[in-house]
Amino acid sequence: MKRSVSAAERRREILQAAGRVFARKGFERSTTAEIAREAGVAEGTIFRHFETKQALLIDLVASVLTEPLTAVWKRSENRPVEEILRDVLRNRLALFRENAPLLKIFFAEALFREDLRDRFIDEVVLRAATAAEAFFREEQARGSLRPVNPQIAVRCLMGMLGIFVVWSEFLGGDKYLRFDDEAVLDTIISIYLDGVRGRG
Amino acid sequence: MKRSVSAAERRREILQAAGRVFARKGFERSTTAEIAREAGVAEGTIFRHFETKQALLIDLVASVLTEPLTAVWKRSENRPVEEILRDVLRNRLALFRENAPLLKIFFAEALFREDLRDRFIDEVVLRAATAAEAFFREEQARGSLRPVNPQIAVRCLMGMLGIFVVWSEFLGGDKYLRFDDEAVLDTIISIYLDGVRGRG
Amino acid sequence: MKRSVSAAERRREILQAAGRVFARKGFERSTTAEIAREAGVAEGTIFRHFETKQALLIDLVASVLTEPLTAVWKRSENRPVEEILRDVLRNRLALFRENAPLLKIFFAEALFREDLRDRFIDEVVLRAATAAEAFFREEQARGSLRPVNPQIAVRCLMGMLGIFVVWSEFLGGDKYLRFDDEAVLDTIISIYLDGVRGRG
Amino acid sequence: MKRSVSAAERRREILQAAGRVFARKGFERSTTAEIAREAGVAEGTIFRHFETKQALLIDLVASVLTEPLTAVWKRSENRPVEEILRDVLRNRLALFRENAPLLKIFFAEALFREDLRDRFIDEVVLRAATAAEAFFREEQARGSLRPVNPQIAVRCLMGMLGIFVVWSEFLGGDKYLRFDDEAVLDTIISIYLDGVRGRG
DNA sequence: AATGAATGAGGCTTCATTCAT
DNA sequence: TATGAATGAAGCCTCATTCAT
Repeated sequence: MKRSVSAAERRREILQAAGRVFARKGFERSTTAEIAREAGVAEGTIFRHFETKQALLIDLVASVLTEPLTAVWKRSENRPVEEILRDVLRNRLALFRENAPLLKIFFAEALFREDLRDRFIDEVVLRAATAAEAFFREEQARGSLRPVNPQIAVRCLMGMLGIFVVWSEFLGGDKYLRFDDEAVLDTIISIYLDGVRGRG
Repeated sequence: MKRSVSAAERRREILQAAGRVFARKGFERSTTAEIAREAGVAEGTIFRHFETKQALLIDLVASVLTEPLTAVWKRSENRPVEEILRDVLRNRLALFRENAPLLKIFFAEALFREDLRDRFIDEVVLRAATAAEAFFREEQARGSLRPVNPQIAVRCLMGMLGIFVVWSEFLGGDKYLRFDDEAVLDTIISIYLDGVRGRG
Repeated sequence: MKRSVSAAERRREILQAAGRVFARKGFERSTTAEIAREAGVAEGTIFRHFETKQALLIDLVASVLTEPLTAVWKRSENRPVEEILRDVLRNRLALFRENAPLLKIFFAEALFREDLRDRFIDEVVLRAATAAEAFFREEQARGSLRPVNPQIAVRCLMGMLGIFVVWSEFLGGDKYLRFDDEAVLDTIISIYLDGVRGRG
Repeated sequence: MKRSVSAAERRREILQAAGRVFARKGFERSTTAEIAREAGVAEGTIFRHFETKQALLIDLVASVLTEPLTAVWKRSENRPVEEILRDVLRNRLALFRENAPLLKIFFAEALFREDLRDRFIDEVVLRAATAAEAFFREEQARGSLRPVNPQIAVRCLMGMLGIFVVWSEFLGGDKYLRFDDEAVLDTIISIYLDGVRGRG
């Protein structure tokens, strides 16, 4: 019998183990037996801390949502847009990478479950997009950004960053081609601000 | 008993039914009973046409791969880069939308299955990226595109387009916010070529 | 569609195919699909000629029973017991070998099915034993055989011969050790009549 | 829910139940549902103790093979061959009867499965025959047994004993004709050593 | 609170049999 | 009469959940 620790501690251990297993296999293919093994507890113990296997998923999803996914888009002290953008993107990228396993689980399940889909859109996508859009509009008013549709423009930026996260964190693409984060950030910012058009 | 049709016809019916169910529920949560119901055949009938439930998935994946996912990037008759880009993107977007249910299934399974992950990367991502990269390099040589890293730049463009497909086709985001395809294309092209920077 | 032949002919073909498959795999593990393939007909055709798969088994069993399993034990013209025995055994051995596949099926199923067990005992074992016992008693009366229990003595002889049939025909033992029929017959007769005791 | 006992205990219960069902119906016709019923456990419980239904069979077969099927053929203190033979046969007969249900299962499956056939021949037939042959040769050298082919002679003896085991244990023949074991042994020994030939 | 054996509903798959062609 | 696609009952096995210890 495993050494008694606080219930909250044990709960956290199980939840993290579930997260690791779900991230490896997906929710349906993960068995409570494997989660128990990964957590180093008996199968029954899981159910002392969580009502159902579903509850593990929901709790994991909730733990993504405690993260400050809303970036701090603010123009402090008249810094150039480029610097602000770089700070935010670097920060977002780090945050995504840290939470990649959980985000992957959330995203993967959101593809097929209405309830999670709604939460994902509301609490991940829209939350992040709305703050960015507000910033974008302000900057447009100020003339530092062109008057393109802010909702679309913000999503374009999210897509540019997102694809690299999906590639390396969700699809394990590093095995094929590994990108350097700083180079990626530089390029994204450069393209996003100035485009790829040459003088040709 | 359902009227006998050609084996190929029945096979196609079952495969399409499976595609619909998988797209709705994901592979694991779909039962062969439901696929049979959707196809209007007895459960056993599925197995006269497909060895296993897995085989349905693999066949569906294969049917994605018969699509010409590699875009035709070519500079015919000195058309401006903007027009070429618009043609390709419009064409890609249409293709993705048509094949969205299958792509979603493929992508969702690729998140957790090594074999499908490899195929997805090889046969969807890299196939599409490689052609675009070649075009990008040529245009750079010609001076019509700036000398940014082509692999990153191409992925940025894929991310910009991809996020809208994921939003509307994978996550059902239209319910929340519907984007007009042409507006999206215009904005993407405008940003990608010239950036969002104003004169502020 | 297979060339039309007489129904009786087609029936015979199917029955023989079933016999071959049953002998290879046993009744339960044989599928009507494989029998059809072996017979070169469509699966449905089997059921035009036989009500059920069981009927194939029953018919095969019946075909064993049309064989003259009862040996002709008769003392013609005062031939020595040794010669009679040799004739009968050689004849039995040949008969068993010819009908080995069917006997194997019959025997194997008799191990687990009451109905076939009864028929096997009645129509194979007892039929063969009874004739032999009668002969044995006659010879005992005549003094050419010792007064041992005829039922047991006859079964001893059956066991001696039977074990070699089981070895080579039922268990494929020839792969390990192949016995020459005439040597076996010589030895059986020699032992059965005179025993193995030396003068040591 | 059935009271929890040690895993080994429950395993044994299930294995024995499986043995009873297999002996009654044969392997293929036995269902895991019936085995569970016979063992008084839920069907799923079987699979906590055995990987597959096949594993039950293999384990049962293995349990036959732990038995000392090789008889101890030894000439202790110049006892007459007759006594040695009687000891061995009586002992073998008892052993076969005790293990008859398992032997029947093993034998029945060996008729149709190459893997079991090989094990049956190697580990039951040859193991028993080889020891007997060695003894036979020694006695021949000593002059107490005649110079007949020992491999054939030993199988003759096995057949004589075997047919009575098959009759009563495999085919339920006692219902028709019941033999007294001692009478059978006496007769077998008498015939095997001295033959049935009278002075007629 | 922890354990892990037991449960049984439900999934995938097989295959004898039916029946429209 | 022959075909072979379709059927669906039934079998094996999985696994989330329960509960006696």
